Amino acid sequence: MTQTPRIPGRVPAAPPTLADVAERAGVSRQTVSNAVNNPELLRPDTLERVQRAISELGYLPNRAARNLRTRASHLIGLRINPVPEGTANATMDRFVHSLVETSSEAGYHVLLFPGDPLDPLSGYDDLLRATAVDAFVVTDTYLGNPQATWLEKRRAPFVAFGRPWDKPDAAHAWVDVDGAAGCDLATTHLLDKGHHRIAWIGWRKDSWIGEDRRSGWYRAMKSRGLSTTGLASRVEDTVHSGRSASAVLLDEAQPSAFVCASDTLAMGVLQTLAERGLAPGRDIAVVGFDDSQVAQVVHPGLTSVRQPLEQVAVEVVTALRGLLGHPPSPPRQVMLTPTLALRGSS
Amino acid sequence: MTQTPRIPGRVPAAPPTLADVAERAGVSRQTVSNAVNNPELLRPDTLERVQRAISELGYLPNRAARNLRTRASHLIGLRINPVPEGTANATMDRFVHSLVETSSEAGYHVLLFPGDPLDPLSGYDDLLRATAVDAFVVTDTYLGNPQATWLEKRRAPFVAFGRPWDKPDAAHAWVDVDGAAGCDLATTHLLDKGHHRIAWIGWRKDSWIGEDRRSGWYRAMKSRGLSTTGLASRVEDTVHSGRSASAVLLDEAQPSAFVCASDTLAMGVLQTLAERGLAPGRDIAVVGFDDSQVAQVVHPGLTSVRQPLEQVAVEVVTALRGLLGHPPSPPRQVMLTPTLALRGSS
DNA sequence: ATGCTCGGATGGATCGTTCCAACGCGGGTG
DNA sequence: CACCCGCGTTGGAACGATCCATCCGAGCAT
Repeated sequence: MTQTPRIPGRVPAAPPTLADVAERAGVSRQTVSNAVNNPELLRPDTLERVQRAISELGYLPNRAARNLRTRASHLIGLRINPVPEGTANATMDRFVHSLVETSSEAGYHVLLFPGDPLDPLSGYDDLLRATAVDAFVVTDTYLGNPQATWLEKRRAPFVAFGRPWDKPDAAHAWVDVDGAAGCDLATTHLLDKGHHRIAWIGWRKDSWIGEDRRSGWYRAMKSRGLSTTGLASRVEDTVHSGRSASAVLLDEAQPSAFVCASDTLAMGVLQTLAERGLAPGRDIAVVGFDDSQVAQVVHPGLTSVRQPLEQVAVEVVTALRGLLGHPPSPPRQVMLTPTLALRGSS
Repeated sequence: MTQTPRIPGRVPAAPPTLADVAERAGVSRQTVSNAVNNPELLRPDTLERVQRAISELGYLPNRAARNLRTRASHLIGLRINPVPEGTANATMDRFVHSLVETSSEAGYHVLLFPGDPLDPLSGYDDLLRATAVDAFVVTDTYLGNPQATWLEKRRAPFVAFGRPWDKPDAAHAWVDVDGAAGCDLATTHLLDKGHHRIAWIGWRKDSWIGEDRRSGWYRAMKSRGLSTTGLASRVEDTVHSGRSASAVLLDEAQPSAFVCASDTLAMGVLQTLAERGLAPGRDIAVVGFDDSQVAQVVHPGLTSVRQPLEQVAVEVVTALRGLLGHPPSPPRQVMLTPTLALRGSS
């Protein structure tokens, strides 16, 4: 009498349960469960019989029941924040794609939830208390990250994409891309092309990421013994800012190349060049950051530092598996190096 | 003895259950459940007592248990497909943001799963059989949609973003944006600006969406009694195609404006103009489609047809609530009208 | 023949919630 | 006064899976 009577033609047809499979295979429920989760415990002939019943019925374990019993949802929570209009950056969207792909290979699905931009913690708490997700991937660590501290205190498993800028020795798991190395790479590329006066256009000083990227430009210049005086500018991340900053720099410092903290700023530089009849790549070289779609389609192509987001996703998922494993492994901290997507602008 | 002994200091702390709340409030479990789901059934004083206990303990119903009992997950499955590099389109990513936002207001979360581009059905079946999601949002209907037919046969609730091109009278729920109206809008805008020879660059004839958008351009031209002969071109959706198509059209048909089926193609047009020293907006007008980030940051700004994705998300969620309601309401079919984001190129 | 071991299979309990039938109780009716 | 009604509340069962202790039987040593 474990089998509920099914009204014929009931819609949608209720999926088969463990008990259905067990009855068909002539074994107990537990044996079916073992066939699914610990096949090595069964005798080969029993296993085969059960597996045939499973595939004949098209059985798949009910997620809710399994989640309830095992206290795991196999879901990873990811908070997505509104994208500002007018910037070129779609890093997060690209990352989401990679993360979905990678985590699905590890048996996890990605659950998206919206966040109130004013409250960095909103959303996390509810999902945690409802045990709706096993872990989080935290992405917005650029302004300090109360989330990380808070999640650590709640002992909730999470991996951050982005290092803990405000406390570099924090013990939680994180994966990040070395922005300084990226800008070093970009600058060195330009130096190798024969440029000596390479300008920097970056973000305001209170941006950790911005300062990190800037340091890469700085150290590449210094490693060749070149002066950086008057060659740097720090502005808002808008096309307009990039445009006016580059105009000023061209007038006052005569650079032959620009390295920018973002493709958005680089687009501003391209506008200034167009205005002055200068050809990007031939007269003046420009390098952006993030390898956005804009960099790919603009003429003549914008050379740009590309974050290895597929790798980031892989590392994030590896870290998650570690945290959720039995026993959990210690938090991993991984730093990846970006590459340079070469195009016509350099 | 319903209360499991909790090892003190156990990590992470197990969240409180219904039974915990019931004990604290001095009522039965069912009463707490009612307080959460049907507050109107309780006497006001009981309700208040229970609610206080709930907030003191920070109780939230366990998702897995609730899902198991109610046979609903409050999750919406969305399959995401790989984005081709080198195109400007991020419509889907923008839509995902809106969908997450809107569905969360309706009490739903979005579950992302990857799809094998070669198999339009992969992924759906597993989630369905595991009762992991309540419904799907299907987005890739541009090449016919076996998913829709298949899901209908499985009697799985779903809403399509994109009309059923291959069978226009299909009965399932869908929401779409009127691409023809968008291109009509764009073309009429150019006509009102005094243009008479307006060229079309679109996709190959086997794209339903492409033909739909083209028809908008065509009907706007015809409504003013203008000839379209020699003014249309159908190519691949790449910058390069847009560039060469526009070059040919300029040489052979002398248009004063271009309407394109995508921002990617429009970028190609802008390249041709730049090559020939023609100023977009002043010498030749260009309009794209999708209001991508590229349109927003390129100089001097690309006028583009903008899909009301926030509205699409709202309609999709409304349709879903209808399908999942008790009793379910009939499938809604909604057509929305895009707007025109005016910028310097026109 | 008896006892012991051990791989393989089993039934019952359990996770935390909601559905269901029933129950106590105060008030109105015959 | 017995009866019934309906509101508010209750305990037990159920959802479908996994964990746990137990059991059965074949193989081997005593």
